[in-house]
Order: sequence, then C-alpha cells, then structure tokens
Amino acid sequence: MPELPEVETIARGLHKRLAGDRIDEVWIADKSELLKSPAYEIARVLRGAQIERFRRVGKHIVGDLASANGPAQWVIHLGMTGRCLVCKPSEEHAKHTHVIATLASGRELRFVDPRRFGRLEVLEGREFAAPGEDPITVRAERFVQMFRGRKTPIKSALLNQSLLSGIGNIYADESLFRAGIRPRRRAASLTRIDLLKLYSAIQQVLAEAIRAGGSSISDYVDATGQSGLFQLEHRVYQRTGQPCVVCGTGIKRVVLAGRSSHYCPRCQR
DNA sequence: ACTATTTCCTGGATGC
DNA sequence: TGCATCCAGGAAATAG
Repeated sequence: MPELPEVETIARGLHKRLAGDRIDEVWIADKSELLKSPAYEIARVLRGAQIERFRRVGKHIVGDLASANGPAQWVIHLGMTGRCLVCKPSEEHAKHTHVIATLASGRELRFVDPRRFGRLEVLEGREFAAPGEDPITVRAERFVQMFRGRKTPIKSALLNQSLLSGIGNIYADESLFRAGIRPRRRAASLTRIDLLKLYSAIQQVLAEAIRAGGSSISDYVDATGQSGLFQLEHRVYQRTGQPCVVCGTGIKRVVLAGRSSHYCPRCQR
C-alpha cells in the first residue's frame, strides 16, 4: 500500500534512474480502465518527451516532461497495488502490465497494477496539485487549525486527502499511537496540545519511514525492486492481539471508515 | 458543507 | 486438491 513514504521512495528511485532519458514509444493495454486521460492522449503526450524529473506530490508520482508542445506532466497514482518498474525489454512482462514506455536508453518503464486502483493521466498547460497540504511541509499552526470543529474521528480526518495529502492507513495508525490518541476520538475534541503532539508524531513517523525506504506490505517494491524496511518498525499496524511495545497490553483492532484501525487501549486515550 | 457508506478489483489466506 | 468465501484499502461516487 503505497503511502507518502513509499511514493517518496519510488519517486526518488525513478528520478535517479530516469531523469534525462526520453520516451520513444508508448504501449497501452486495450481496455485499460486506469487511465484518467484517454489512451491516445497519454500516448501523444508521452511519445518523444524528455523526462526532466520525477517527484512526489501527495501520494502521486509526477513526471515533469519537456515535449515538443512545451512542458507536460505525467501523473501516476499507484492505488493499492500499482508498481512502476524499470526493466530491460527482454524481461518477461508481469501479469497486469498496463503501460510500457520504451526509453531512448534502451530500457522500459512499465506500469503494472493487478487490482487496478491506480490511475494515470497526462497534463498540459497546468500544474498538478495535491488536493490538500503536504504532511511534511505543512506548518504546525495550519495543521492545528485544519481539524478545528470537525466532528469526524481523527483517524478519518487524517485519511482525508483534501486535508492532508499523503497519509494512509499505516501511517495514520502509527502516528496516532505515537501521539497517544485513539483513532475514534473526534477531531474537534482534541486539544491544541494533542494536535501538536500528533503533528510531531506524523513528522517523526514519516521521516523514519522514508529513511527506511517505506513499508513493504504485500507487493510493494521501489523502482529497483527493493523492499522497504519500515514494516519492522510498525508498533500497532497489523499487530492485533500482540503486546504493545510500550506497556504490553494487547493491540486492539476496530473498523473505522471501512478501514482497520489498530491501537493500544492503554497508551491511547 | 460535512460526514458516512458503498463501490471498484484481484490475489492470498482460510476453512471445509 | 479443490472450491468457496473473506479480506486487504485509496479514493470516487453516492446517500444522508
């Protein structure tokens, strides 16, 4: 499940390997439903485009392109199971390969997504923007203000991408644990101090996770096929019934907004 | 304007 | 071994 740290890792990997390369050809699978832009438009914009850089915006990967028609962007959302793989043309095609960009360097960039929750689009003449604030660069005061008056559980608010763009289920649970806040607490019921604690917990968790190359759950790998290591540092996520690393109490699991939410009933109030 | 719920999708795990 | 069922969840769509 690529969230901010995984997407950051992948975007950095793509940038390192592909910046300066050029897209010569584009193949798109028939009936590919993950395209937000029409297939012909994606092919038209990508073909011949120079890759200037790849970067993360929220949970999206943005490729900045220089094409004959001027600047353009390739925006990739990985959904749950999306992968961007840099391959040799001779490598066997993974099942559920939806897009292949052939590069001037002789390599291929392949987009693979079994569950098809990922999305691809191209933009010309406008800059892609995340719907909410970036959790890493947002200022503490803005963060505090963002939750004022919201009746929704704090966990749901953290998952709302139009508030903060980039936090998903893993990092919401891990941040709430470190801040000592139960996922079901109403956002509006949190004090300024609570929110400041949550703010620094998020900063800390995301920084540590990026340093570890993200969390490898199920089939996440970065652009070089490397797994992340942060799953080893998870204190609550998918640890239902196991002892809390701080107090030994069994970790509980509840469903909130259709998502499993893990917390320590003793450390989190 | 918010909030809550449902839907999409497939592979892996589980149970019989 | 094989088959059915359940579960994972990001975000858009829908309902309240």
